[in-house]
Amino acid sequence: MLMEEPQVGTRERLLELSAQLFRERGFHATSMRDIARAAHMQPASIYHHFPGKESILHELMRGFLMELLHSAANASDQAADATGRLAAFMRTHIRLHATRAMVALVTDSELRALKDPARREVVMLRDRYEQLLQDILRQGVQEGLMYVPDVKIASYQLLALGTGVVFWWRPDGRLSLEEIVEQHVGAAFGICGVGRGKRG
Amino acid sequence: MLMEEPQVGTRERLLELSAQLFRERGFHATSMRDIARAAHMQPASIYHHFPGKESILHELMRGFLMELLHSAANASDQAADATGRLAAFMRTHIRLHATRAMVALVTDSELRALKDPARREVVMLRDRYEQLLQDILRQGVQEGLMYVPDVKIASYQLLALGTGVVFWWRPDGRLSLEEIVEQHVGAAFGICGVGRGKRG
DNA sequence: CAATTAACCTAACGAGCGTTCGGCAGGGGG
DNA sequence: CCCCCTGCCGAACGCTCGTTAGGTTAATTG
Repeated sequence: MLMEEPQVGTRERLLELSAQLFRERGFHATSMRDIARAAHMQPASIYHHFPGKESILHELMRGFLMELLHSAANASDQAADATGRLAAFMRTHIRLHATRAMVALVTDSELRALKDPARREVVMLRDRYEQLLQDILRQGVQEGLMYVPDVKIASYQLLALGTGVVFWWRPDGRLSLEEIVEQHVGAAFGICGVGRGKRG
Repeated sequence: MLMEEPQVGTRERLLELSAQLFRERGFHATSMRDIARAAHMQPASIYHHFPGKESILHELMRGFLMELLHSAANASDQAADATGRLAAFMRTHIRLHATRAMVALVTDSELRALKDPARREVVMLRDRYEQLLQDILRQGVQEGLMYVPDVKIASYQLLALGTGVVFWWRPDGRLSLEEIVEQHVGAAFGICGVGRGKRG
């Protein structure tokens, strides 16, 4: 026991490299040999850190969703009203989806590849996240600050909006991340009819 | 020559079944044997209709994108102003994405699986489609009917909004397709600031 | 009726897959 | 000093993959 921690754990490096490869080629098109080659080891060595290929995907998804849940809960707790909470939610959602684009895209697009004990857990986490957003919307409607025909559908629209960023955002793009974040907050307000009054 | 057409061509049936399987499991997780089993034939027989697995995906994507382009061009030509064209664009986009959900999801999520002669063609078709939407937005901004900070980003937002429908829509769901379509037209107007005046 | 062709079959190929087995280096603890 | 545990390795397992070769059938054509 009581070893000093390595600078960056092999396990974490494997997770990061896997996310990169899963994003580029997709889960099923990425082989353990691909991951091993990227990490400069033999395929067999990976099994010292993970019980199998699917568990790498599982870990990636669970980690990202927990991070999302944590950030969203924190951010929207500090806001005064529902529009502030919505803005905070969208801001952390998009920031995390942009800065951790590899894992984000994998989490959003490779659910199919997970089999049922792991899959169920990930779906549950995602549902909790959606619930968080729907609570904000319900509060906003009740307070008369937002106008949405249907809370569930509006939440899908907002998540699609924020998640879509991972497909095209590049750190060296034309606009800064914060500009994009604010444009998406604006779009989210537009969808929810913020500042429109009770009748559209 | 001059054979009577079969009721439904084997080729078309293969395309439809492949789309279904690609959607459920993903392209790389679907084998030729899976497709053959679904079509009640032997794997080798598929090669009488397609030169390979990838060409099935290519055909699916090209077909759907051409349908999308055709519908969008037709629909928005019949509208009077930019807001009408935007509404028409979103309506056909969402209707096609809902009624042809299998192919739509595959088209939107399996681009990675295509190699470069085919991939380039599909990307070109998709770019033409995006261009169509961006033209509408530019026109709307010029006419003072819409307010968007950035046309390109707004188009990404609108496409993410409309494409997201395939992930959750079910024909026997709580709301009818037309209700959902109209809620998305509303959301699109919200994003573009329709009916807001030049200053938000 | 002979020739051709479309549509499908059985069988198999080589390659690559996820995974497992047994072993080897090396450093800290008893 | 020896043991054991961690981290890694080389080699191989059984399996499935996309694809191909070659043959059979039934319908169409000249």
